[in-house]
Amino acid sequence: MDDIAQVTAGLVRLSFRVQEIYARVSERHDLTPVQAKLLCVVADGPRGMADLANHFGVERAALTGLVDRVERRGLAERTAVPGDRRALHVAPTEAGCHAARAFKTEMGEELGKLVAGLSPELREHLGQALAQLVGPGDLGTAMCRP
Amino acid sequence: MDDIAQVTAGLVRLSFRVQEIYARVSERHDLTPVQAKLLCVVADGPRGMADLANHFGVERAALTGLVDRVERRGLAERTAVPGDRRALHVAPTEAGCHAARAFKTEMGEELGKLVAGLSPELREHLGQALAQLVGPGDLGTAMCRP
DNA sequence: TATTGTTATACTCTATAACTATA
DNA sequence: TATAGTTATAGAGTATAACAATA
Repeated sequence: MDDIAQVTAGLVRLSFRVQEIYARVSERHDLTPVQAKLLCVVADGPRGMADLANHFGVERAALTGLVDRVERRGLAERTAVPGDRRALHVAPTEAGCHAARAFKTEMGEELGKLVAGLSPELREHLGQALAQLVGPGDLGTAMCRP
Repeated sequence: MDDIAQVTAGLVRLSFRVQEIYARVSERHDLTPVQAKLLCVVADGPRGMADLANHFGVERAALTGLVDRVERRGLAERTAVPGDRRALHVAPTEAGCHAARAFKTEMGEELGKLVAGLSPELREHLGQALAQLVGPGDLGTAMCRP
């Protein structure tokens, strides 16, 4: 097996592993992965429905249901937008902010554990490779990308 | 932002990116991501329902529905197991084998493109880091892990 | 009694199409 | 007319619980 084949296989494995962690941490906070992503986004500032749908790459109708469910669970709420009576903003409640914060913290811890076994040099190299592959950015924003 | 935070953020980004590719390639072959995973597994040899459910980490009842759908689409079929009249094996049809092969090939190509921009040294380092993080293994088996 | 697989039911997530209200 | 959001409907994927047949 050549060099590239080995790397690509590792990428797929790693991706599944990270998604497993994401799902497990979400569940531990009584959230679905999608709800966790949504809360992480709106915790950084209220957003409109169309804006959010675009951000997540889903239809507006799908977002209506998503927001319905987090709202029913008391984690977010729709608020009016001054100056445009059609529009709504989605903002986290106090509980939603808390959940988003806890989720992000725990994701950082779990991923930290994952890379803790790497030598400092290898971790440094990994960081360089990742920066080239997917660009820079902090964990907070990474967590809520599509 | 420290070293580890940067790496963990990159891991999350990368994970989402790979999942996007997985979903896009699946769709291009008229499969859902889960169906693609299932076909990749059974293409390596027929497996029992309970075995598959365990492999994917889902309940047996969920697997019944999954297999119903791929069977309805003519991509796999349930076959009797000689020696145990309770058991069933899931085996790919000719069309299912073809879909699995095409899916794996295209995933390899897409992921190859993703890492093509890295310098040989960095790719080598990335390979080492991935091997330590998630172990070795070829793309075929990586593709159908949980 | 334990295991294999299914059925019934319910929930989340998603898409498409048709709709309302506002700009 | 175009945009923001919703409703209605359908389908995939999942879980739990109860069930059948076989070991």
